[in-house]
Amino acid sequence: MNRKLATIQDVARVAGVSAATVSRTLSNPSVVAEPTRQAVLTAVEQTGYRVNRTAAGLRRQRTGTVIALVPNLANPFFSQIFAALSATLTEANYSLLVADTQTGTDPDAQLAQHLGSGQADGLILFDGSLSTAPLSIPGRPPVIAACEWLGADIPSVQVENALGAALAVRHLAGRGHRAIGHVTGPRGNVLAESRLEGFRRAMTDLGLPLRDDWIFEGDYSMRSGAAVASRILSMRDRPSALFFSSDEMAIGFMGAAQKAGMAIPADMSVVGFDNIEVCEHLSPALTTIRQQRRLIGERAARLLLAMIEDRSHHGQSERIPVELIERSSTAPVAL
Amino acid sequence: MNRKLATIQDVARVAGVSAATVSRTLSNPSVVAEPTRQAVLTAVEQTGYRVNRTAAGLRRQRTGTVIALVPNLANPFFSQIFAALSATLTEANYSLLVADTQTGTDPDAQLAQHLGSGQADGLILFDGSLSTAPLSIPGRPPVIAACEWLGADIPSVQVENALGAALAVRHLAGRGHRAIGHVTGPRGNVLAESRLEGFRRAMTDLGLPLRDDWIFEGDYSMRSGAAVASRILSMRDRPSALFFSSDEMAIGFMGAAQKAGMAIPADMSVVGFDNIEVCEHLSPALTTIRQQRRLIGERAARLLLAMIEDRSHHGQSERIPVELIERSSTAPVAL
DNA sequence: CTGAAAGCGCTAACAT
DNA sequence: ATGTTAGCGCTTTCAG
Repeated sequence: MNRKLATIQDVARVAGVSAATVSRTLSNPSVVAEPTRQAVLTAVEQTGYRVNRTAAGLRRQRTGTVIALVPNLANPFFSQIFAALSATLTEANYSLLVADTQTGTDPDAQLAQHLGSGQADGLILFDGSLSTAPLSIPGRPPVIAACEWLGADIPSVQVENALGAALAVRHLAGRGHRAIGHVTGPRGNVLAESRLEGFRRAMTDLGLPLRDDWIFEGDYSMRSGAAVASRILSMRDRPSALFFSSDEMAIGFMGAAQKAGMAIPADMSVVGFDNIEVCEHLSPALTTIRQQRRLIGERAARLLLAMIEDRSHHGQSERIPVELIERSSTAPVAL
Repeated sequence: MNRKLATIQDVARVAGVSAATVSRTLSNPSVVAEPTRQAVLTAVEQTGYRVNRTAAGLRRQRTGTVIALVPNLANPFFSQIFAALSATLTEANYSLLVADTQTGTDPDAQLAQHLGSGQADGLILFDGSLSTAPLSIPGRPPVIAACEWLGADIPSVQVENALGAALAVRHLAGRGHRAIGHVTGPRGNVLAESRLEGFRRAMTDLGLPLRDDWIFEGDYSMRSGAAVASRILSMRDRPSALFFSSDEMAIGFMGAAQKAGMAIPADMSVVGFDNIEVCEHLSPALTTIRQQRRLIGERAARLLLAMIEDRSHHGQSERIPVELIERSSTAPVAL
């Protein structure tokens, strides 16, 4: 094995052509004569040459890399999204760089850093709480949001969160529930706000009572769902059904509630949000709102790639549909 | 906002110094005079300049990037690992590129591509099934394994899988179980083999019967765990406890078994492996072997960074300890 | 169809 | 302490 990586010059020497011809053979084969092409390909094989992406990137002023900026890499919610992103990007010969806004210093500074360092050809933001500072800057890589986003100023791929909440409410109402509570995500989180808003609106539209003491704040974690269980258990006047802004919270609630002797769905109907894999394997299996995470990843990748291709900061925003998956954690209201 | 990204030349012009001085101010401030330093910093501020990593990388012959190559990005198992990797790498000013060996063409070709394209300063392999082709090539970036690895030829961070299996067996044996079954991961998977081997050895050491018909093959998924449930339910002569090679399979099993009327742990004690977050929120909460995924990520990052720093292909391999977390899915054997 | 030459933006010798 | 210079490896005009 060679000590050093072969350069395009090495290949050129071996093939008896110029570096330019090697480059052309590799990136635009149709313009080189067949015999030359063969000679080059042989030389490439022989030297084990691979294009140095850094050098090519510098010259071309593009990196072949896309950054996904998420609020918390440890959140398994992103696994499937990454898988779809990676698959779609790889297809187009792009690489996926991941970064966590919680890591390091100021999230906004980090964003600026990524935007300005020429490290990527485009950015996908999964963190709705990032600055509203100008993201669409001429000469900088294009940015899209793959989450609820306050300003409608950048292209985005968004899930129908409010609709999902409405589906949950209608499902419960359809089974006779009128006393429906809601467990939100962290205050200020755009996702949480959308779902809460959807919940409120659906309740109002159906003429159901909207009680503030039946709206609990969580933080999407299982632990916070479990915490809601103890609060609920200590209430005299409880709702007969709960809609959670995430499956994790619903799971935490069910675990704690069952441990305390509450029967689900007999004593309490429960609906989650996301349809994470474990939902269908729980006892009882969790009724939830499915959002297609793979689709989010794929669409986000395609949208961004199109923008990169067009050297544009504008693109066609999309909405990802949701649907209710009925399982055994919801039942008709007991009378 | 500027149309173009400011270059080091722009900053130099504004500050009235040379590009070299700007570079020094940013990477080695101690060698520039205070007034100059201030002038440069002001100019940087004013122009919004950020070092172009591609150009710097080309010159320095390092990219400031590390690749994590995993068998399946969609597997949430990697979430926490990525989080720890990212945190540790960010601290050292490195970025994390993720790639999926299942994506695209031949996994081995992909590996070769990443090794040869100068795209990263180092690689972390999470896929034990990759080629045994030479990975340690002078002049190429260093590679480490963060999984069970057949050849002992590259540095690695490995979990004490066999020991974990032994802990599970001893826990069950300690509660009187003699009829203990095991559900493996996919055949050929090094992780699965290690745990199976650990299980076998522990059973033998304790003088417990090792029955082939009590060893089931799964694929780590919840679904495959559920499939084992139906097989078990149809058996006349069942084990009284099952050790699963992953929490997912244990969860799938419990869901399906409970649905079919089997009581856990009364009719069957269950032990998983991993300690994924949901374990503690299940009904019953799952006894499992904890492996510290954050630690895997952190150690792997540190090991690789040290090797990059030293320009070495050798490093101190490490083993990540495991421990048993006792919850409610295991009980003394019924007589 | 192919080669020569310029230069992407930066850093690190080498001078001064 | 600072400036000058020479590339890192590649792609892409521009000539021929």
